[in-house]
Amino acid sequence: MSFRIVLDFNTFHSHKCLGIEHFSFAVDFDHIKIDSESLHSSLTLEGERTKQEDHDGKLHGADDVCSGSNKLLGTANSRTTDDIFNLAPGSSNASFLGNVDFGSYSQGFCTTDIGVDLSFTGGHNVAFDQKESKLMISSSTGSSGCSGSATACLDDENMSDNRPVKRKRLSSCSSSKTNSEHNESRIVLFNEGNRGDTLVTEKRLRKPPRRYSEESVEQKSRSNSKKSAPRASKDKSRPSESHKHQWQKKLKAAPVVYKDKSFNGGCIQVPFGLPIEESHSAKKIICWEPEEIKENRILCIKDKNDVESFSAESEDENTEDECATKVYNAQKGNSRRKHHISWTLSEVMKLIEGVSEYGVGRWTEIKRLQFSSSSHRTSVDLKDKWRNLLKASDTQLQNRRKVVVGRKQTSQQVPESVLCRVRELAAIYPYPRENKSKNLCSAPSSSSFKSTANNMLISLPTVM
DNA sequence: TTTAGGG
DNA sequence: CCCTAAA
Repeated sequence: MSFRIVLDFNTFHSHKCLGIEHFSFAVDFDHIKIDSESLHSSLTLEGERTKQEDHDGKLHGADDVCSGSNKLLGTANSRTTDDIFNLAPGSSNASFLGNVDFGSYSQGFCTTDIGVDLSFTGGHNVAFDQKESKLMISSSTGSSGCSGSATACLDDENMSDNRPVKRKRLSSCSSSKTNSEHNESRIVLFNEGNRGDTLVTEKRLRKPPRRYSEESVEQKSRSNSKKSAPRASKDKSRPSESHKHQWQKKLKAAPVVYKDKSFNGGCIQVPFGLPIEESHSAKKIICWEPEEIKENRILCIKDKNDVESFSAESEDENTEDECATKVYNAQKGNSRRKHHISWTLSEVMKLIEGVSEYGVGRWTEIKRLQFSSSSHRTSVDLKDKWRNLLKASDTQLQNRRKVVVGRKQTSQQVPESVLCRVRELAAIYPYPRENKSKNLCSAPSSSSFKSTANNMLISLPTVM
C-alpha cells in the first residue's frame, strides 16, 4: 500500500488523483487565517463526496474550520479518484505553518519507508519528521505569498519490494511572487497502491534545467574519457543535488529527501528550501557535498594559509576576503559555476600590485603572494580580471577623449585612478594580443609610452 | 599545470 | 565565469 500526498500551493492545473484507501490525515494550520468561504465550499464538497462514496468516511473538525479555527482534521476513507481539499489562505497572512500528521492517524504505515518529494518556492519550508511521520510545511515570508508543491510518499514496506513506486511530480511550481489572495493550498491524496501502472505514464511536469541536461551528456562523455581532472570531481556532483545542497545550505532549509528502497535507490527529489527562521527548520541536514570537494576545499584553504604577505593588508580587507571566501565555500560545492563574486576594490588593488610586482602573466605568482588569503580567485580569475581591467581602462580612456556623457559601467566600480594605474602597467607589461589590438597607447616603447605614462603618473598618487 | 584567449 | 588549446 502506498500513499502519496501532494500539497500544492501553486496555481493549479487540475490533477487527477487516484483513490484513497484507508487513509487518514490531519492538517493543522497554526498561523493561518483560512478563508472560510472557499475552505467551506471545498470541505463541503469533500464532505459530500465522502458521504456519497464511502459511508465510513469521516471528516473531523469541519466545523472548526468553517468557523474560522485553524484546524482541519480529516479521515479520508474513500475510494474516490479525485480527492482534493482546497485550502485558501487568507489574504494577509505573513506566516503559514502547516502540519500533515500521518503518525497519529495512519493505519500501519511503515514510517521507515517514507519518501518525500518537495518543492517549494516563495518562502516555504518543508520538513519531514521521520520519527513523527510528520510533514511540516512552514512559511515565514510576509509578502511573497506562497507557492510551491510538496509530495510525500508513504510506502508500506511489504508492498514496496515487488512494486517499485513511480516517482511523479504533479505540479510545477513557479517562483513568481503571488498575492496571498490568490494562493490556494491543495492537498491531494491518492493511493498508488496497486495502481502503479496507471501512474507510469504521468511524467514530471517540470523539465530539468538546462545545465542538468548539459551535464548529463557531459558526464557520459566524460566517463568515457580517461582523465579525472580536478574539475571532474566537481562535475561528479550531480546538478540536481547541487542545487538542493545549495538551497539547503544557504537557506538552512530542512532536508526532505529520504532514500527509499522502493525507489530503486533513487532519491525523491527537488526540495526547494526557502528562507525561513532557523527555528522552523528541521534538525537534520543532509550534506550533498561530495567528499572530494570537501577535501579539495580543505587542501585549498590549507594551501593558502602558508603565512603570507596578507598580514600587510588592512584588516577590513581581510575580513572582506574571508567573507567572500565563505560565500564562495558555501557555493562551491553546489553548482559548477561560481556565483559571481564581484571584485572588491582591495582585490583589484592587490591584483594591480601583483602585476606591477611580477608582471603580467605571472598569475599563479600573483595569486600565491597577493591572494593567499582568499581561496577563491584562481589564477585564471586574476587573468580574467586583468583583462577586464584593461578593457575598462581602455574604454575609459576613449570615453574621456570623446567627452562622452554616457559613461556607465566601468568607471563606477573601479575608480579612474585605478584604471590609470592599470594602463600604466599595461604599458609596462604588454598584455599579449590585448595590446596589439589597441595600438594607441600601450606600445611599451618610445613616444606613445611616454605620453601614457605621463597621463597616469598624474593620478597615481591618488591611488596609492 | 599554467597561460592565453574565445565565449 | 567557463572552457579549451597549447605550451
